[in-house]
Amino acid sequence: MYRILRFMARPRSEDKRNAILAVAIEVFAEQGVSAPTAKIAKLAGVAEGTLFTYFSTKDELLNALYLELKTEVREAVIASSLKGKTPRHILAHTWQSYVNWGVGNPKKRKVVAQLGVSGRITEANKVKALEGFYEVSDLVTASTTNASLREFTSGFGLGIMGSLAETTMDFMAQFPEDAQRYVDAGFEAFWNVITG
Amino acid sequence: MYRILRFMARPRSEDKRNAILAVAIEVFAEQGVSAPTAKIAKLAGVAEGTLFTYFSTKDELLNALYLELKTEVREAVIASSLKGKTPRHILAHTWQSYVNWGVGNPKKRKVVAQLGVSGRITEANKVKALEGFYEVSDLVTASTTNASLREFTSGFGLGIMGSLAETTMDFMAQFPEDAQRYVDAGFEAFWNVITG
Amino acid sequence: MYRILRFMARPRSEDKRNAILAVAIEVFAEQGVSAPTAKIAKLAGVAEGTLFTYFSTKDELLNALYLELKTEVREAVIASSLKGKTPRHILAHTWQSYVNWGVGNPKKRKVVAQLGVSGRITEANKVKALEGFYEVSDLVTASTTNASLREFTSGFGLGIMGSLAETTMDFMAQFPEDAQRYVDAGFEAFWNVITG
Amino acid sequence: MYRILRFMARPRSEDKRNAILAVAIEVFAEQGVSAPTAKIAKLAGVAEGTLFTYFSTKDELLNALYLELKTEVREAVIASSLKGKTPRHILAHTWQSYVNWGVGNPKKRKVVAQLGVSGRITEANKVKALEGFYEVSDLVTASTTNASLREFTSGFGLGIMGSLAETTMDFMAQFPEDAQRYVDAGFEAFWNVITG
DNA sequence: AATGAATGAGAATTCATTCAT
DNA sequence: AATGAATGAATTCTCATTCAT
Repeated sequence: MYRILRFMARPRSEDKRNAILAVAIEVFAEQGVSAPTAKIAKLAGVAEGTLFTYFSTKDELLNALYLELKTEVREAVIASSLKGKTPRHILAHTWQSYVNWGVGNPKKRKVVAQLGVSGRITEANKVKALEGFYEVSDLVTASTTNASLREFTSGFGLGIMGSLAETTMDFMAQFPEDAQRYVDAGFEAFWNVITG
Repeated sequence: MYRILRFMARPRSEDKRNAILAVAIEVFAEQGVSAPTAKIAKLAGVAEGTLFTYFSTKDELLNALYLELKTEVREAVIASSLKGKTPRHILAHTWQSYVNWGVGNPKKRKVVAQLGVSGRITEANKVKALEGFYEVSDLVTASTTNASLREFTSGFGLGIMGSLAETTMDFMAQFPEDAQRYVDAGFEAFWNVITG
Repeated sequence: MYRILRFMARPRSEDKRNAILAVAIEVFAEQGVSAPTAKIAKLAGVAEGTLFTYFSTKDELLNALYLELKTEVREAVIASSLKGKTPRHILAHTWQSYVNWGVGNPKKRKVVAQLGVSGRITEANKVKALEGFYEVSDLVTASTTNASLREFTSGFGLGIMGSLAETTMDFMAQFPEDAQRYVDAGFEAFWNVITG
Repeated sequence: MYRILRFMARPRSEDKRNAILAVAIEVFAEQGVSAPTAKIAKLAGVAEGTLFTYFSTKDELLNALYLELKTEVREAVIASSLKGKTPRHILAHTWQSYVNWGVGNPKKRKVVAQLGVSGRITEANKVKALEGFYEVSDLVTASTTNASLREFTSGFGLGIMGSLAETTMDFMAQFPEDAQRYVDAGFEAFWNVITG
């Protein structure tokens, strides 16, 4: 093992990879995904070429960033164990976590949205990102008592939850003083949809 | 009048302007708003430079297209006079018109969405576009019986309507055989939100 | 017709195209075909982008240059009508013209050779270039009395002629004071090959 | 001797050097001499940087490869002792060996040719490479009975031999079924040149 | 000596916009 | 107004070479 280590060049730095991703969020939030890789590299403190040792193309960077952010959302949302609570309780908590993440990370939220419509995220990655939310989806399905909604594919309920949450966040950002009231009203709206 | 025309420079052709806008929709739908103006000009049958006599910059084209499309939506939605009908009836009709327009014009829908997040539409234009939907907004406000929702700015209800409609259209496009059922279920969901 | 001309932008300039090709010869002769297009554009007195309105890719420039030079050789070699002369006389004249062109245009000769082995000239263009020399090929075939050689594809004789001429030119360039003696000795050598 | 080894830095490995050269032939044959050193290193099983401990620059690798290949040709050609044979016999054998090597090692042949016109081989190395063929050159000179040719520098005969052999190999590669007939016809052509 | 990450000067395009015709 | 050639800054990616490990 000594011999193995002896000839190892410096390893790829997780720090640099993270710095690039972090800077990419800032830059894309400001300029859109068409922002130049050179700018990202520079602000991340690495050479232009170095960016490409971590992400071999710009599209790869975009896709990695997308997954990273979707994973972060997932973790923010799924994190806490709520065993024993009612479905409504759990969903309310999920909702709260989600919009909290969104209003607390406006740049990240903006960038995920931009990436999603950029046409540069692979279908495989979009599916992969969705997979992280199966638990939430199941919970929505289980909580849906509305007869009409129950007939549809389970994705519909999750889609509705997502779009209502986005709208909620838009208004929270616009009227920060009423943020918590929007959170609650938004969740009630969603709950009315699936149980009304 | 004859004299006036004689000494006027060749007037700009409304046809060319429209051709450019129409082609822009096709091209942006396929390649995103970063598609080159040269391609649009070519497919519209005008010279590269001519495009810039109708829209002095690309951003101006983008903004004009945004307004054009928002106006088209508005007209599709507001069009028919429904005097004497109940608010629910009118809103249901508005909903139906809106999603019909969306699934019937997928490219236009895609392009409006892209323009909306492109960061190249002026705030003024976004506001202007929203103004076209005051009537709908008022109707939503008037129909909102949900106590919690009534406390918020009227835009919230309209926003919820819009985002639910978008989600509905996404699923209609994905499962065309169930399209009408999604329309109805979507509207019920929305109605539940504002009245539930 | 007046109306047609009225709106024509400035036409592509044959001069610019030629300037680019002429400069390309200089630059490629000095630095090889890997020389940057930017350098060619600059020395040709046009913007970097302009080069690409005349040749849409570097490979297209390379191929156009190859054909241009092969055509020039062909014209130098075929030019004069020698009706009524003996085949040997005509071939001797062709030989003389060819090596004259080569030693008189060392850069062009160098560049054709580089292009030929660059791997960037299409097979179609190589064939096209060869077609210009059918007359010479026929003459070689007609003059070949050597029984063994007569059995082969006619291209062999032309190939031998070409390679002997190249060798001749190399030595002419190296020993300019003996140039004409090399020309004559080279042709005798070739004549011996096909008639010996 | 034990002590010597103990304090010597790890000696360069002849194996690695050879692996690099062998891979370089494959890669240059396929992609030209502009192929990246990184690719060569990878396929040779060494690190990118290691290549530069064996060849301090890419040009040095190119030059070393050129000499290596020229030496290999020389050995293929000079190898067998043919004491007591006639000059024609020996030259015929040399010719045969040369074209055999060429058609048997098409990639090496291609690479030598590319290196020769790359502009990256030093004049000194070109001369050095030629020196290996003095014996052949002398033999050609000795066999040249053609009065006109005898007046020239001895290199001319060797040059002619080389270029005729190249042309012969081109046609052998193109028409493999007639390979041996091309060999013989090619040699007769050459013999006619120097004795005709 | 061996490794491969890091570097940054290119390289070939691309494209919104200008301008001569 | 109409045309499309001309412009050149900007962009993504490459690669020989260096250097920390």
